[in-house]
Amino acid sequence: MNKLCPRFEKAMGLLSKRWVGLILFDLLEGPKRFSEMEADLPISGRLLSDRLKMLEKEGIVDRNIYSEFPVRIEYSLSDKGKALEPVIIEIQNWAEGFITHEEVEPKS
Amino acid sequence: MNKLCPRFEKAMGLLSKRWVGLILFDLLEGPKRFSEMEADLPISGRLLSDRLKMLEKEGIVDRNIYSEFPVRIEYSLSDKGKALEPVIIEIQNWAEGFITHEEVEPKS
DNA sequence: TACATTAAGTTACTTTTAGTAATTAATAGA
DNA sequence: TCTATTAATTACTAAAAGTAACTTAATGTA
Repeated sequence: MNKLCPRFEKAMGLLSKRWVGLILFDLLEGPKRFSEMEADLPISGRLLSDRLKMLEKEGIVDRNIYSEFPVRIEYSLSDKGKALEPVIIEIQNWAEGFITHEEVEPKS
Repeated sequence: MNKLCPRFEKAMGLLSKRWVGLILFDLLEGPKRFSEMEADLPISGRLLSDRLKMLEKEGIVDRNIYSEFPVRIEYSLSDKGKALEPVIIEIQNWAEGFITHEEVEPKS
């Protein structure tokens, strides 16, 4: 086999971490606050905090503090993060074309 | 926020399962046997077995048995699986453009 | 000064998933 | 029947995720 490309492997390691895809999708709409994201996504504060910290360390997410009352902290995508939009779009395309209704609502 | 699309969420749930991306990448080269994939990828037999079973159930991977000696079992991508190629390609593009050498080889 | 309010986390704990190594199943040929 | 060759599975340990309660920091109000 062609040896696995280390950059690809690294990218996959990031993107296949649980919730990362949904966090990116949410932030592609624009900057968001912690509590907004917590409300948007089915993820707990604990893991959201972990993931944002990781994504910040990876240079994908920026963290901005506004010293208002109460303090406002906004998360947004860096250029590196915005560059992931085509990935998200292709996942959406695939989901629309190949994920059936039954797969999404197993009841009916 | 716009409510999270259930198909997208489902797709993300699949693709963000650990190793799934690398398995898809490997199978995009063509049909492979279990032991080949085990050698190609840094994944144990136990999890490879789990993932292939899951991907088969999801209709992404086909399993073909050839009754030779010794028995040969080949895994390949279904149409639904092949349709994920653009996703993998976009991840590769991003990785090439945004994952730096230092991120991949933290030593030097 | 003290106390309440608000957003943003963190801690302590339980459950689920991943990782590792040894074992088993199936099949065919000697 | 014994051995060789894949393709798994089992039993076990380690890591990650999930949940709920708690803490921090800043500032406004009595």
